[in-house]
Amino acid sequence: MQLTIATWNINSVRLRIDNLARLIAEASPDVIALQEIKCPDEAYPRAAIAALGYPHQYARGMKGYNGVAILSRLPFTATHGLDWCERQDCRHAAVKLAGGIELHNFYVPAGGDRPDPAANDKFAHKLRFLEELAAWSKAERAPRQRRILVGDLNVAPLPNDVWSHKALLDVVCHTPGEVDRLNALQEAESWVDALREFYPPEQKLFTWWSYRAQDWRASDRGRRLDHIWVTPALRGQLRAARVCKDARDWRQPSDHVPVVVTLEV
DNA sequence: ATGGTTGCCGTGCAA
Repeated sequence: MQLTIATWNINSVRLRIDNLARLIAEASPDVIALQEIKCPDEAYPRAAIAALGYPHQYARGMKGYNGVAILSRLPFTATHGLDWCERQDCRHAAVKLAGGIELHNFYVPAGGDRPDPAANDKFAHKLRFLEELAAWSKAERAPRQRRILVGDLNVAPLPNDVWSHKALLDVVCHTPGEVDRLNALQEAESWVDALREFYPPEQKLFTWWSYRAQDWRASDRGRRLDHIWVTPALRGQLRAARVCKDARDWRQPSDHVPVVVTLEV
């Protein structure tokens, strides 16, 4: 069977429930991983999402910030959420899908403005978060394991994952320190970057455009911050991948757009 | 070099 998975930093699930409906209409994902839902569990719109065809939901939210959720048309058999950097800030949710495929949804800290861990606690937190992810992945590694890691990783690792490699070398999300740590995470479990299996690294590819641009499409100063990775056991099962760029022009858009892959499982 | 916008919450903070 085909399994389509979407990941999206929705930047408030309550505000953008209609945009979620539109993603569902246009991409028909079986499973949707959301980041920055920005609501506590008691305010999470469970019934509205069930009505969109996703009765199986696992959400970890908090007031105002962060928060992740996994929505599914198909049942999942287990759920868990881990804490990182000794904080309870709702940046991870995991489920086990049919066939034993594990799906992990992450929201990596953005890291603030200054890329200096000594002067910026938020950047130090981001670096440490990425280090903990690498250690976790290395410990979890197992041969032939079928796992999927998605989310807003808040790092654009390749030169063509940003509008200007040179201009962003000292900008948070593309600094060598962040890229090195993301690469260490990727190597920990030999994760395959599913999007780059379909869009060659020579090609610019972005999933986020700042709200601050006057005309985001014209200036096109984007970054690829949202990722879908699969373990080597699933590489041969990848069938399609795409970035829903048009979502950036939907009414009251998120600054991130959905990323979607289809696997044969 | 600077400022630009958005969401949540409450008139600041994080992104």
